[in-house]
Amino acid sequence: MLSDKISQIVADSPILANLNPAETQLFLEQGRPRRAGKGTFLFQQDELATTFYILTSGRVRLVQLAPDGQQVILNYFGPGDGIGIIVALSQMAYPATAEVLEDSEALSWDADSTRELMRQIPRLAINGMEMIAHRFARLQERYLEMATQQVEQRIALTLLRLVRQFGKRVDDGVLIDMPLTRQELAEMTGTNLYSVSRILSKWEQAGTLRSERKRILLCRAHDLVMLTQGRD
Amino acid sequence: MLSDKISQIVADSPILANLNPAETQLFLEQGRPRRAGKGTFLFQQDELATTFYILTSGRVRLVQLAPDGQQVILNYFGPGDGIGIIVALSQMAYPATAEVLEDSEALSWDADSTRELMRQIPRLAINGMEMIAHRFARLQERYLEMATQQVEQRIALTLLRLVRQFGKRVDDGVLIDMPLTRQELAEMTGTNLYSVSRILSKWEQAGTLRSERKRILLCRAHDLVMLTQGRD
DNA sequence: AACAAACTTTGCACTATCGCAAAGTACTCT
DNA sequence: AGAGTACTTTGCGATAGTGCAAAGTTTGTT
Repeated sequence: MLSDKISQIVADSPILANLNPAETQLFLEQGRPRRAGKGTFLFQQDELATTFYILTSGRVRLVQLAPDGQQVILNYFGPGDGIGIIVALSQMAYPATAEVLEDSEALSWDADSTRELMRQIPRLAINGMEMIAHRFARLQERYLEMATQQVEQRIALTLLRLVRQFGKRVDDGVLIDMPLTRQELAEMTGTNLYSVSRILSKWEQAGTLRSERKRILLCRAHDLVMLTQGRD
Repeated sequence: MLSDKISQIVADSPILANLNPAETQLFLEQGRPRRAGKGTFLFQQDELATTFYILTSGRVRLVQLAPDGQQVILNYFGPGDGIGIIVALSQMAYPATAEVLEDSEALSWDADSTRELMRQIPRLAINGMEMIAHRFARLQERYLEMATQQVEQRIALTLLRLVRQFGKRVDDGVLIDMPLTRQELAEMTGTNLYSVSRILSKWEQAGTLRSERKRILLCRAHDLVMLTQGRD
């Protein structure tokens, strides 16, 4: 039996939107709880995708490794987010690795039983498609960014996205409420830690943000918005 | 009534994999034929996505426009390919424009009736998810490329992909069987026509390929593979 | 045949970005 | 407290990629 709290987190996920209580119950029953310690992996790139997860506590990120050893951070996930949903139903390999950043808990579903659930609850398949479509559109947006924008703009756009996802209002601005190194920011924007450091320093000079070790506070997020929109 | 030829093209699409004949028939009946002349658009970026298409003849490409006017070419489609499938079922805007490159024909389905079809034929929803998952993984792969590879590698990888999709064996190599300008190749790789021209010239010098106006013939595709894998 | 339009090439100067090196700073562990 | 590790900053030289300009080439049109 799942705790009410966990059930609630999962039930709020868009995967269960518009399901009636019986259907929701049926789906939840199939989910198996799993704990994962910091530094472990929910799954690794190129493994056959058989399972997907909904995170109920903790933090996980999705990382893709290039053949030459460089890596790219695709996403950070928090409670309620689905991980691996897109590929777990498609008899393919995971295209990225899910790295556990702090001790976490998740519910997991395997592909076969989910496929069966979708046959019984068509709405579930439709919800799945909608979720995927949204993620697809967002990825395409970022692809466009990567292809057309310069490093400075890409960093600004990435910070603005992080603020939307992890932003926490504080006295003098919005804090990105998660540890985040220059190196990580570089891996999210397709650049290197030196360039990130230089650009953050510049913004700190200008009063746009304040940053300490692993911590970024946006004082004037609007500056970044201007930057991304061309002329100021 | 659809011609046998058109029915066949659509029936071979992965969206109809593993459907029984009655289900296939039901799906095909809902498709409406549409002709689209060269230079027109099946749909435009930011329009509400209500329709998806399966191309039955001709050629279409998907283009994304950045706010600053730059554009990125995401994909080229030929007969049998699905266009807009990903978003048409999700009450969202098309994230890109589908531009008709030569007089084309397609079948179209609207979102509402497709949703209903998926309720009746759960396999259809599952197939849809699988298709989307594959496209998602491929897009993610290209995102990684864009984030980590240099221009030369990106052009090589793009040519290799085009060969897989449109390659035609000829006497002295593999021809990319479609008109393709330096500008277009630049828009597919996130660079500009000058850099593309210089790199193609270099490869022509080296005997890797031969190119004329809008036409590229790979003589030694393996050279490009080596290039993408680091050391030669 | 002549002209226009579309596409391609290349020299050149310039800019953005990279990446090493080295020093500084902040945390962690015993 | 002290040592070690992880993270950050910045100068500097190197390099990749850009984009104008101008000329060349191919194609299509009248």
